[in-house]
Amino acid sequence: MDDPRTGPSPTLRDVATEAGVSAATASRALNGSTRNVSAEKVALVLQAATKLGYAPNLSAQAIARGSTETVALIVHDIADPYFSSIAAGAIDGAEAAGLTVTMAVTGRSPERELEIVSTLRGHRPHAIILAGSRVGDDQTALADELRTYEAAGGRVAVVSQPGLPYGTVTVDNRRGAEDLAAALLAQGYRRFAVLRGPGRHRTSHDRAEGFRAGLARAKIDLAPGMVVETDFTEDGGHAAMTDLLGRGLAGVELVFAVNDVMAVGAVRALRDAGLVPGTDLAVAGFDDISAATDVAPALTTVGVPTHAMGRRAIDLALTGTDKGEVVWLPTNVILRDSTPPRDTGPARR
Amino acid sequence: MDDPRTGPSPTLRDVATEAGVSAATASRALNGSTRNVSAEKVALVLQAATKLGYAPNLSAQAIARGSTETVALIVHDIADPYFSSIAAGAIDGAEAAGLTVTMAVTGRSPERELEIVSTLRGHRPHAIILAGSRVGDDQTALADELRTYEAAGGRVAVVSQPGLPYGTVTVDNRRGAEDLAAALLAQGYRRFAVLRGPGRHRTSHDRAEGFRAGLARAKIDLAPGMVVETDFTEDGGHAAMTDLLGRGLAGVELVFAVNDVMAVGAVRALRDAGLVPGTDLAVAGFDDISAATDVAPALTTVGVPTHAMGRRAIDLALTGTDKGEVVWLPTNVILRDSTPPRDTGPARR
DNA sequence: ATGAAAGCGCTAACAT
DNA sequence: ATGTTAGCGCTTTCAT
Repeated sequence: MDDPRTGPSPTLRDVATEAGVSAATASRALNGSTRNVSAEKVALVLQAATKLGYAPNLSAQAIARGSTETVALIVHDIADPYFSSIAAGAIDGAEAAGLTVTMAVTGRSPERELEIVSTLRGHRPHAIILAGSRVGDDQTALADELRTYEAAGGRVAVVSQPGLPYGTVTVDNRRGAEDLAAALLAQGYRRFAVLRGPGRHRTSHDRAEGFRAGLARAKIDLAPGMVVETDFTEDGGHAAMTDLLGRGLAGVELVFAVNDVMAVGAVRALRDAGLVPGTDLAVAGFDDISAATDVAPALTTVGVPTHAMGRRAIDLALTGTDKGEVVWLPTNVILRDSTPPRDTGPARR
Repeated sequence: MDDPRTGPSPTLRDVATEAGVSAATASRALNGSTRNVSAEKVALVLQAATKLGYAPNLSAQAIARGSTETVALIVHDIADPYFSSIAAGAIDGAEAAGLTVTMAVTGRSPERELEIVSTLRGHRPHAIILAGSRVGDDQTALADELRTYEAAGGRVAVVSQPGLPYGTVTVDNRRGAEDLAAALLAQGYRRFAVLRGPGRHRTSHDRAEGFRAGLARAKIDLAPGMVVETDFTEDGGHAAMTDLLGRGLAGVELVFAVNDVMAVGAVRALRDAGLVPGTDLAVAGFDDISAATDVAPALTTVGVPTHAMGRRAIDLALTGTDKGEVVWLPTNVILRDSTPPRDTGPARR
């Protein structure tokens, strides 16, 4: 009937009383400064703490110390594998630094994002990590909010969203697409089409242009009608591919979709049209989501180190010195069965 | 040179001073009790707050009020689509209730889980949500930790982990597999094999046994060698399927893998063996992960409402009265091309 | 080495 | 309607 593990959370004072010492000593025993407290009392305090099931009130610590042990992570959609992988990396990094992660999702709404930054700021986190690529609209309100956070000593890092004046971890989409183009040329492909996303989307733009640039090096260019703008989704890829097929391929051998989900949609469209993906028409994507290896044929794509991006963002925020530092993480071309080597006989010069 | 948005975070006192009122009035103006403060001063305070970029120190609020506005979410692996979807649901639910989510991942380590619960307890969250199915080992330490948390007024809810004495949201794996079996029987299938996970894993067990029970209703049983135990992963599915093929199918028409990733592995194994999945051998899975529709042929499976599970867990924790209440969310059988209807001629009785 | 006391930013009686 | 005052749980001088 005197179970210590009952009632409201035990406080430091409870522990101190239980151990027969002052709160100050208890605090010292539990924290770093074990130095100035006798081994005997340390043992007593520790024992009392476990007996009572004591867990320090982090809010109280935060306010007394003037700093917290948390980092805030903001993503657009945690169910999206791209973001969940970034989140996993960020959480790893945070835990390695002994920090707890608080998280919020924007649902891709800029207003919501702003609101969230404001709320999160109230937690006084060590750092705020913003993950997600903006659609390119006005961000002054967000920038303001972040500025006052930073002015108060907060650290900010951004993942894949160059444009904000903070440490940024990103991937060279342009270069990745260029590399992909080169690899595909080496496989023997010469005639291409591109499925890209809505005009304003920066990532889409960079990838499409990078691909074009890669081809240009081999003096190959994209026929005007062969760049189709569509939704950044699987259905978008399906629709665009269907459209392309309807208009006639005109000799196109390979379709590059600016992301894997669109590519998967394109593959489905091919199959729906009675064609064999890979054989009748090659397909390549970008991102290397896990579905890329699940589809048949497995999808040639460009790997993006999402986990590493999350982790680096934490590092950048925590240790970063250079405000506007941009870390470019390398992508890697992954050739799979959706773009088999093409026999270009000696006839082709 | 006197930019207010500079230096350390402005405090309530700063706002009060700026507005020419007392801290108490500022507090009242900013919070609910707008009633007892003149509209005039409210305006003044609000104005001062925005001018200074004030964001209340949530830690201080928490300690003064004796309660926080956060809920803690613990998942095994946020990069796993199953958990990220649950997390998305939980975050939705939390935000609807005006709560911030703190998150930590266990990496499937029971020790880590324990450690995390202990740390998180320090945040004094409204509720702790535990997501993930235990492998069935000793959980007394965890139970202890949770008990003291609950004794202090914390709420606990568990997702898909029946066995802990807290509100639990789960899915009837047994029933889902039974339904699947019935649906497949209706499609005309009669001879089955099962790919299941390691023995102790409860989910795996329930699904395998449910499937067996479903077949038993039609007086069909699983040949002894036709239940293969393997890893709960894609490679596990691949290996088990390959093994099965090596030993001879003995007329088996359909393979049920207890989760989709294993099923995807099985599909790959079939293709590697030169067989056509769906046509030469039907395959069904469980979970309805997004990859299920990406593979070819699209995978017949049992849908699990992960998002809803996360959301319900929050509701349960926040409003739940009944300690040990268990919410069973319905699964749904989804027939796709990997299990085409089978023509069982009239010859078959 | 240890305790007493002040203070972190805020809220909530308690006055007025 | 508003200001004063006393905490909330903890850390950290400052004494001893």
